Amino acid sequence: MNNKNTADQAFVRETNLSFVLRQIHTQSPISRAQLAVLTGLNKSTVSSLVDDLIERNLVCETGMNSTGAGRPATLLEINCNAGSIIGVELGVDFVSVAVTDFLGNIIWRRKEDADPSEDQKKMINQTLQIVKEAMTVAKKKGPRIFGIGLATPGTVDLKEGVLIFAPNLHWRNVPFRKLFSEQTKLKVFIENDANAAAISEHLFGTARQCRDFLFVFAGVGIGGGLFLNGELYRGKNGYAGEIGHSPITAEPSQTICHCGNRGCWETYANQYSIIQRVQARLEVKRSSIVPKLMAEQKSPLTIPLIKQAADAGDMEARESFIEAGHAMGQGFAGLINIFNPEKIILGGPLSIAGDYLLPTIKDTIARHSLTEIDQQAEVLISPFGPDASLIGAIAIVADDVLSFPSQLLKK
Amino acid sequence: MNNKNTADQAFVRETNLSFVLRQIHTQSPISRAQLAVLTGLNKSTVSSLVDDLIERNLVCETGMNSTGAGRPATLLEINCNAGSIIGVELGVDFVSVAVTDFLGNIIWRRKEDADPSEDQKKMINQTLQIVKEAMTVAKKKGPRIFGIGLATPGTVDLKEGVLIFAPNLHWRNVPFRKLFSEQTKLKVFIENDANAAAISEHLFGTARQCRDFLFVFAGVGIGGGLFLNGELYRGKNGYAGEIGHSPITAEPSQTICHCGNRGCWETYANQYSIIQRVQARLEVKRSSIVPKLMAEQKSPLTIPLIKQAADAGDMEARESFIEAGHAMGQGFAGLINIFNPEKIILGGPLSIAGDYLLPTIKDTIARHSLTEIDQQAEVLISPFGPDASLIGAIAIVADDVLSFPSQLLKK
DNA sequence: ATAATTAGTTTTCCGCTGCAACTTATTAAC
DNA sequence: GTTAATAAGTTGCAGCGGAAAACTAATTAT
Repeated sequence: MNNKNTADQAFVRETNLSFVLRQIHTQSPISRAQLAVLTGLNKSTVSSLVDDLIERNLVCETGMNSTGAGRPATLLEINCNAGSIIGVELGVDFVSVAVTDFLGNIIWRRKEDADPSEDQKKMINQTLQIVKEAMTVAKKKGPRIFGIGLATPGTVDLKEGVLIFAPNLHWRNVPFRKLFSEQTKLKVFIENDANAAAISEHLFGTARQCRDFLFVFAGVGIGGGLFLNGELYRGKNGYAGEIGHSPITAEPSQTICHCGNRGCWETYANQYSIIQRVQARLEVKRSSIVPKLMAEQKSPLTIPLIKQAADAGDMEARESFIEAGHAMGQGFAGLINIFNPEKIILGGPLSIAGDYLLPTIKDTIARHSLTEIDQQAEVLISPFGPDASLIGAIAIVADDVLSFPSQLLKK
Repeated sequence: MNNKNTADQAFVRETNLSFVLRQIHTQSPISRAQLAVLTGLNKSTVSSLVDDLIERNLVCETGMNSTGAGRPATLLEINCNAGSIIGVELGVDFVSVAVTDFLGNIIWRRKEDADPSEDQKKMINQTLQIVKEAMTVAKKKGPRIFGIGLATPGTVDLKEGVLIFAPNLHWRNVPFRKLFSEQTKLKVFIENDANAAAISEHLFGTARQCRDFLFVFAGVGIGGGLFLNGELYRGKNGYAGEIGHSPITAEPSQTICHCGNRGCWETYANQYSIIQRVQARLEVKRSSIVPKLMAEQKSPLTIPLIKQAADAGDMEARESFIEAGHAMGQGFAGLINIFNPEKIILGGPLSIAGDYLLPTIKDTIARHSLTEIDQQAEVLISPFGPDASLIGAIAIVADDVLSFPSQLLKK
């Protein structure tokens, strides 16, 4: 029953290797001497660790840096060609797969429509097919593939690599690790979509040095990835982060949430609520270019389309976003009171409308935060937008390499 | 800039010493052999660690345990006389000081009325006076005093031992560590009252083996101590846990909270709101024994008095608690959605009415939790009741000893 | 009385980091 | 153009801590 709460020499080595590697990841380019100062480790220890990382092909020397007197420093960087990563995002109506290098730069990607409610086996086979294609691309790039990351809605068993329950997909107990590793012989990781997105921000995005931040995934629902005390918080059963079902008092609560309650923040600020807002406004038929755009593109009313209208100056579209932003701001204010986070990052399908949502969100937060204390949190739009979870799937694999570098063989 | 993210041999030793000590703390009595199995450490390593802990007087052998064949085991326990601890709780109108042994058993205590708004210096001197008295009591018990713990409302700088800001006391930047350690030459720790209470539950109370739980401190306001991933979460500036200002939709929001918003959970479920509920009921003058009790005891309307009435079967008192419990349950349901905790523990002045609040709280949670997922959390009343923060002050000192046992000298 | 079983200790070994002395590579000064 | 100063990085050694295996110790079963 040893849950690795104890330590030994191997643990010391792994801890220091990982820490040095992470420092190079965030601070590169950097010299051994700088690393010694930064980590507090002895120069000789840093040299030994760096040699190790170079032998494992994770780090490379990329030049010299002469600053004034003394021997010039050898600069170190992450070797972005250390290996490639395959990421898979499972959505309610699509599968997305990407191949990236070690730094998360996308080399290849594909997105296909899919219907999980139709036939689970079929969708899994469809996914496996794309993954195999991704593997051939990755192998062309280099011999080493670090693994496959899978981001999915719902709860997961990280250790066993099993999807426990995804209400949106109507799936239960899908042993993804078993299924995928049998077919690919690769290491397979699985994580909840919002959690994965949070890790992507920590590793590749806007929360690189950040110990305490929240990732808010806004789409069909509103879910959260909670990154606290420098690590992901999952709760007792992995259900933590259902932030969308906190009530807000913005508008009289007419809508009943699918959770059965009234007033849930999610019902005022999710994808569908914005579409409804626009529809309601169109019915009173004010001047709006939305119907024109719909006709031109033969498209139903979608968030991207509303965003397009807003970009063209359409006031109905803009005000719909502003209304949703108001609800979102109230939700964020509640989170700030509870978590006092350094940052809140908005991602997912809705984040493409960030420019219209953000000012209202910030404004509402300012009005609803506790006045006595100064606890402002930075509110940001995820640089990965709707791909936050896909990049997150990549990130969980990269994070494994950064956490356990000695699992890789020396050459 | 080494924030101790690296490891060395000394760290290994401290980690293992601490882990073994904590195991003995929670699992005692226990043998070296059992510890080896439990921790995954080698038998010889466990022996060496235990010898170390015995030399530091933290652990003692307390007997044998023969189970079937084989050499009987030597049982180990925490030495409760390892040293004593002084705890101080600062309240809005009182100071409470206690002396305990290493296991948190109270040896001596004193509570005095105090008025922080009147004169800060005076109240600090008053506190110091009681602390000095506590020290003489502690010294009589044994030579070693582990330190002084201070629990206070507001935010604190743990590292510097400074009270940053306590709105309720109207205090700012009080350097308690400096003030107290100069006078006592003891190690001084400071912590927010709700956080301290959470630690007390983890160490001495109902959350001993629990990685994820919330402590809800209900009194004048409603504050939370968030224990997540096995450690306290404080947020970016130490303001995390302001859970009382999440809105609920229970009743039409008439009251404006001191935070400036409407609908805050705290306004429906704090001490004052219950007193108001009873008052409102008395005005419609139903049959209630509350006025009689007030006259008999020459007491204003207080929570203990209302509790007394409820115990005597008074329906107005009971229903007031039930109404508040309903609001509290909605607040708890929101927390469960966000945190998926293993437990929620209710403490503070209001917890004396736990018997009346608990059934309604549980009922409301059941009705408001997400139905799709099974995420029930255990709801408990703190065994320390209104003393939760005082015991918390003790706990932060004990926790320091458990975390860094090698700071203590060998005899 | 002997074997079996379990608890705990002793001895040896390996690997880790820290430390100090060293080499290497540059700039600044005369 | 040589020497001193400075900073980067390496080498060798010491000390420490945990793992493993062989040991001793103390009991029960036969």
